[in-house]
Amino acid sequence: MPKIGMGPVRKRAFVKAAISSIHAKGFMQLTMADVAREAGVSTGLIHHYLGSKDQLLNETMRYLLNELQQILQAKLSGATTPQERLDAIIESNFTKEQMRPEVVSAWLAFYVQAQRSEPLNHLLHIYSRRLQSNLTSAFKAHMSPTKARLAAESTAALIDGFWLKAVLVQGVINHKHAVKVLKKHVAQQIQTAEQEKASDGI
Amino acid sequence: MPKIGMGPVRKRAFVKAAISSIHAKGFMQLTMADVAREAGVSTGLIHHYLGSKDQLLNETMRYLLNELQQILQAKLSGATTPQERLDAIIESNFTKEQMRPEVVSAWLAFYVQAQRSEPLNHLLHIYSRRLQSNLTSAFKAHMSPTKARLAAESTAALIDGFWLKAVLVQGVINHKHAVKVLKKHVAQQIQTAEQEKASDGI
Amino acid sequence: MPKIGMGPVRKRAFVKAAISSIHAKGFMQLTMADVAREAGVSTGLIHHYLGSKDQLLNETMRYLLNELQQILQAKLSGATTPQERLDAIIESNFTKEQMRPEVVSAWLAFYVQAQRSEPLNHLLHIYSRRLQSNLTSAFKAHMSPTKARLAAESTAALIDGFWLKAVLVQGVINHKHAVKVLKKHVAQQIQTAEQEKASDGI
Amino acid sequence: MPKIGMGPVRKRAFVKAAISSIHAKGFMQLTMADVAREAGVSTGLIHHYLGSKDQLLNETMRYLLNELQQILQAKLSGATTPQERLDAIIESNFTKEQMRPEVVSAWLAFYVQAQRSEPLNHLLHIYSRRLQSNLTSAFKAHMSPTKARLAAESTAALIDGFWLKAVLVQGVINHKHAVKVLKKHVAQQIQTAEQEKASDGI
DNA sequence: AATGAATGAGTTTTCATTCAT
DNA sequence: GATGAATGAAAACTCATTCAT
Repeated sequence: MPKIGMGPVRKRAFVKAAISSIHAKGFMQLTMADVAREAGVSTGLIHHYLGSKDQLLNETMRYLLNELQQILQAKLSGATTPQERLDAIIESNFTKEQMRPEVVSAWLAFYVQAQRSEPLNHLLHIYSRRLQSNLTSAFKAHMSPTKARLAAESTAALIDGFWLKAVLVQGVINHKHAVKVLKKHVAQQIQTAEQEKASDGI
Repeated sequence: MPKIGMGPVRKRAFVKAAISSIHAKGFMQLTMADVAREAGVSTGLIHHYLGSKDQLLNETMRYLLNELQQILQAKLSGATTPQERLDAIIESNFTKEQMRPEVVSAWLAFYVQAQRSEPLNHLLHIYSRRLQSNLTSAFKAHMSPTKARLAAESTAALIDGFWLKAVLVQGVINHKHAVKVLKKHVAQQIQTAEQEKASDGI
Repeated sequence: MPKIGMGPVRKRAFVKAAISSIHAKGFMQLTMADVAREAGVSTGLIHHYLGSKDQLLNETMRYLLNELQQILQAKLSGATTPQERLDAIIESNFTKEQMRPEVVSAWLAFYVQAQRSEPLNHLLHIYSRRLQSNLTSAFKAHMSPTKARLAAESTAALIDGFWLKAVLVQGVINHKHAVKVLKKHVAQQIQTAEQEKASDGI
Repeated sequence: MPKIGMGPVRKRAFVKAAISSIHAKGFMQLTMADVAREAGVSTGLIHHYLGSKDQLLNETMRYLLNELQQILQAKLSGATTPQERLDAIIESNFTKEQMRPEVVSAWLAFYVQAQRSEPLNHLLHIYSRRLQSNLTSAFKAHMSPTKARLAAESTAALIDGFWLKAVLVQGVINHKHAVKVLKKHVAQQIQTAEQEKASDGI
């Protein structure tokens, strides 16, 4: 009997090899041979399991989104107050894993690729909307729905902005600093909202 | 070998064709033949003027950065107060020209490519540092240098974040809204700083 | 290495799967994986029994020729007069089995392949000579050896020609019609020969 | 200025190289590299002009059918009586060019391939119907439409049958002999029909 | 200057065959 | 005997780049 259920194990390995290779060689320069070498298998095997380069890339993005989602869920499950939920969301976007240069490179590559692939684009939209809705619902504990939406929007943009800077400076960025600034931004949003509420109340 | 004579006009045309083609076909899928077709010339001619695909891509990024720089200079030249300077910086990042889907696609492509190309990376760094320094110096009129640096940092990140969202939703974004939120963020930074100053002063 | 034991049953199944697959996917596009899938076994097993793709194809042709031969023998065994022998030969080439689209496709494929394979080519020659000799000996009852050879030749060509038309129109052909026309041709050959014999005799 | 209108010239050359290569290596074993080598160009060039292997094969068949058609037209243009027309049709199928082993191999290959390609299949049908209709109309000068149709059918089948034998024995066949037998068949059809007409008339 | 024909290296993909289990 | 995972050689196809005209 041959080894059973190799499919998922292999796929996972190839996706990880793809992420490493994207970072090592660049997305545009990436070849199936690179991924195969990184995974320590023949080129044929990747096609055997994934079918094509496009498929491999799709799986890789799916993996990245999924991983981020799981980190978020793990952090959220331990949060009870809205404030803790906001912190959890911020932190999950700047974990050590998410800030690994390889992962950052891969994410950026997929932003590019998603523009040309309906399924990838769809996934990114879902993720984006989910982030926005998570943030908004947490902010609502401290301000009106309208303001909460705006606060969520700027917070999401800040997350993306810091992350994009991480791409630019390639790994030199300080996760701790990014998280600190973001938490301060959140606090400021809440504080400002409550000041306005107070002055309205007068 | 190329690059002399009445080249500039041609070069400019090829760069614009490259930007269009990047948007139309995607950066990874871009071929010299695409650019040539878009520009209405033969493939040989682009090589004649630009030398290689890499050179074309370099010129294209240089063009994008230059254009952004010129918009900024134009806006800054009319600004006198620090507040006006901050507004000018924000507005220059969200002009109609900068938000064109083609331009947005091209910028993103270059973020990716810059990771593998020392010259491109260098250009991006210069731009990034210049933005940071422009913002910081304007904020310094309202707060301590340390706080100004932080305010500049978050403002720059917000700019990038909103811009990245524009990539995701491809042109559907509302420049006016982005500008409004950003200006509000700036105002908030200043206001918070002055409140703290006031309370410190007591 | 393969080929011993209870293999024959398996071999037969693989050959039939090959015939089906040739028709379904085309000879050029045929892969071992196709045949394995059609036979409901693993790719390895076919190699185990047949050794190689070439071997499988050889066996398949051998099977086709053998089947045709058996049909002919069965029909001939019931024939006593030369006329009946001629009818038997004709009919055996247009049985329902022989006219099945799968079988027709496979035969044509082997005509092509035989050109490049000495053993296959040899088999086809043997079949061809046997057909010619069967026809000639039957015709000899009605005409001179020389004329019998010519009559046999044109009859054999007609058989092949009708069969080739069956390839072209893929199964839409009317076996009954082909048989009728062929029998009429045979009758015409005999009649013409006897007329000439009669007028010679005068 | 570059050489103009190379397209058609090249295409033609590649088609001829394909025919040679099919004969030399076999249809199934044929690679683009073979054709390129035979044509004395790089593999890329064939793709440049033909797009794909399938396209090359399509063009090749189109070429074969076209060539046969032109031979037929040339022969028919010199024929005035029905008898001459019948001779012309027969001869055009057994010219030296048509009986070249390369051409015969290619024709057979296309019979196979046509089964899987709608456009090729369509072309073969057209050719087949045209042959049938040419024969029928010539026979009509000597017999009833119904009988003419049957005579045409058997004549067409004989043509194909002799041609198929040429495949089998690879070039050893005697065109002259085939033509003689076919002409005799035609004469016999006419003669038989007129005998029957005569005996009906009594 | 300008063309586009031609090249050839490089990439994806396919598939017969082998082999550990 | 049987599987299907794995290989690797070979094939199709792509494309930046060169070059004769």
